Amino acid sequence: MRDVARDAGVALRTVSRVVNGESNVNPELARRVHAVIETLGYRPDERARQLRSGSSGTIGAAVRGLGGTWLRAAERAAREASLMLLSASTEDDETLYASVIELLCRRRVDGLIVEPIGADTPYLIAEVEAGLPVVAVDRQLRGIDTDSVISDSESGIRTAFAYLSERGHRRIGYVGDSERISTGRVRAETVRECLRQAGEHGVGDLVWSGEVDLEFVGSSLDALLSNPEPPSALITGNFHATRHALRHLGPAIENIALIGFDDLLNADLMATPVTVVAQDWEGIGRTAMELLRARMADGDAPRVHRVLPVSLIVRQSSEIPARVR
Amino acid sequence: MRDVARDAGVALRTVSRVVNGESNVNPELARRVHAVIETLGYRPDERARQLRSGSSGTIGAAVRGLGGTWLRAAERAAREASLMLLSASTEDDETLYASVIELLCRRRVDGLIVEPIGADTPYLIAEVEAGLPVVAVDRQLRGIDTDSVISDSESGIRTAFAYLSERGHRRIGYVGDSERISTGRVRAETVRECLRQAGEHGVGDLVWSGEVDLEFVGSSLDALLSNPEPPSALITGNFHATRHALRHLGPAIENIALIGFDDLLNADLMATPVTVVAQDWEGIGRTAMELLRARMADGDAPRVHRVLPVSLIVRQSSEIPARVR
DNA sequence: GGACTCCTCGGCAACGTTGTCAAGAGTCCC
DNA sequence: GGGACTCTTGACAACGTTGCCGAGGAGTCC
Repeated sequence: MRDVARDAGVALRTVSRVVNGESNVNPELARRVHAVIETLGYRPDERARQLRSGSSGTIGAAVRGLGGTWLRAAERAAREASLMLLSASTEDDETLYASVIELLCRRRVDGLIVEPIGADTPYLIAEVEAGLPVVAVDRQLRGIDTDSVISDSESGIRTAFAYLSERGHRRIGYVGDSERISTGRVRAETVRECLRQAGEHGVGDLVWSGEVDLEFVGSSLDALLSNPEPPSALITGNFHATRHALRHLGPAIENIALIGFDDLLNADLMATPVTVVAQDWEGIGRTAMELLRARMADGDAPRVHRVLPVSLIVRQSSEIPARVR
Repeated sequence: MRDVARDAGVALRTVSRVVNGESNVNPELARRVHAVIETLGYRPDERARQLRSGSSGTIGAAVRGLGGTWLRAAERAAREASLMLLSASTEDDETLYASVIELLCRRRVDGLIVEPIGADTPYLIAEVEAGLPVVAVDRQLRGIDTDSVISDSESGIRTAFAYLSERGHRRIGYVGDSERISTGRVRAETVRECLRQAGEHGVGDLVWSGEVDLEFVGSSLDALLSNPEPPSALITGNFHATRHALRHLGPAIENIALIGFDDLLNADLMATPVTVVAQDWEGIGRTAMELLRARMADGDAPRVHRVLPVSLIVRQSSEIPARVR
């Protein structure tokens, strides 16, 4: 910048003005400065600019895994607001989660979108209380009330349950996320409630929640199927559970109706196309940015908890009839 | 920081030393400073630190779409090297591509991983010549020779072709990416070469390359199948082409052997599990970071072009026998 | 012609750090 | 006892920008 100023025969401050396209600059001068910039290949240093002017024009995203479905939409929304999205993945690891958040704060992001994992985060809570705009996505943040965007798990589960009930299924099993996590809790609890409302007995034996991996899903399914009154239908609480269930069941999938929570990639091309409760990931990402910008604009506005509708995509796996016993 | 220094009764420089864990500080003093930091909730400003000390500890990634498969591995590798990965998606849009790269440069990333789209990028070329470490991923950068990591398209295609040939297929069709793109060019060209080597005629009618969307793939397939001597086997040049082919063919997939380039998510659960040439995305991401770090360490080292092996994952779609005509 | 306003431009300081250097205290050895 | 060395600490400047203010010139109005 100094070189540009020297070569163009103007003051630093003028170069700054030209670079930022401020209006009150002699066009002739501006032209000259631009020419020198071109020649010298000068590029403004974003860090210095931020340091001086206060805001960073960056928002941070602590996501569970890069390549998350809503991240793309959030990035697009950020771009439209001339913000840059700095994303870092927490890989569902508590230590990493904490360090990622601290790193983002050190970069003085103007706001944070967090996809919480189970852990408590005293540090983040302190930042929120100090005024950092934060939006939680997909799950609630533990220990503090922040703006949030989540899918309507309860109505999703109810819809799936009703769909199966209407087709004669009474014993409906569930395998899903640990109830340590807010969405896992809601989904499992809703299934229990539906079962109880339907007057079903042995509810505890039908609902399995825990760390969703192949082993857990497998053993849960085995337990379900060896039940004296085994379920004729199954709801899986997230897409991992759906995948694992499909894998574990194999051809036996023909004997049980299945509805998965969250859509699967290429679900339509599958051997048994899976009926799912689809979440509006695009909307979630967009809404997250929207809430964040609102919070950035007004830190004292009342907290907003946005619950986005989900939709049932009927394919084939839900069409297995209830066995008459 | 000033407040911390005041409250702890030390100089700014000492706070800095404590924060950075420099060794030659009186432990008693350090303890005091840490206590004040805790109380005041002080967090160092990364931007100022970078500004002062020169390097940014950040590497930029211009990816075609966020959620890319190699990005995760690259991020992990970056983290292990105490670097932060700042990724921005170009959405395959030339304007966006240019602006993303400029934005990353303005943030003074220490290096750049680029997943090139077709466009020329004079600006990026200038940066590279000025010494910015850059690694191209998945495709070569046009107009300049940079380090790169790509899959071994040629051997992947040859393997697929040989696999089909051995099973009696002679007329083998191909649908894939535009030959404007380096990988698209190599894949299409290799198929042509294989066909010619096999003494096949009408090669031009068997190989279709262009902008891969449902329409292009559909019309290419229609053309292939209405050929007087239609192919009994098909190779698709990327995963979009595979998806679209599956969708377009529907049940007709039973009449043609298929091998796709690049694996599909949930491919194993599909109606006709697809045989694919799988790319080592994890390795690509890791290697990209590795090359970048090497380049960052020594800007004058000779250019490295890493070609990673691919592997054939045989599932079912390739097992359709050649029709005897 | 003087007072006023408007516009353009430049100088200076500051953003929050760390590199550099030097001062002072303590230690060791001759 | 004194010189040389080490160790800890602090003062100052600098990184590359922009906010703020003021100087100077041109234009306008009475």
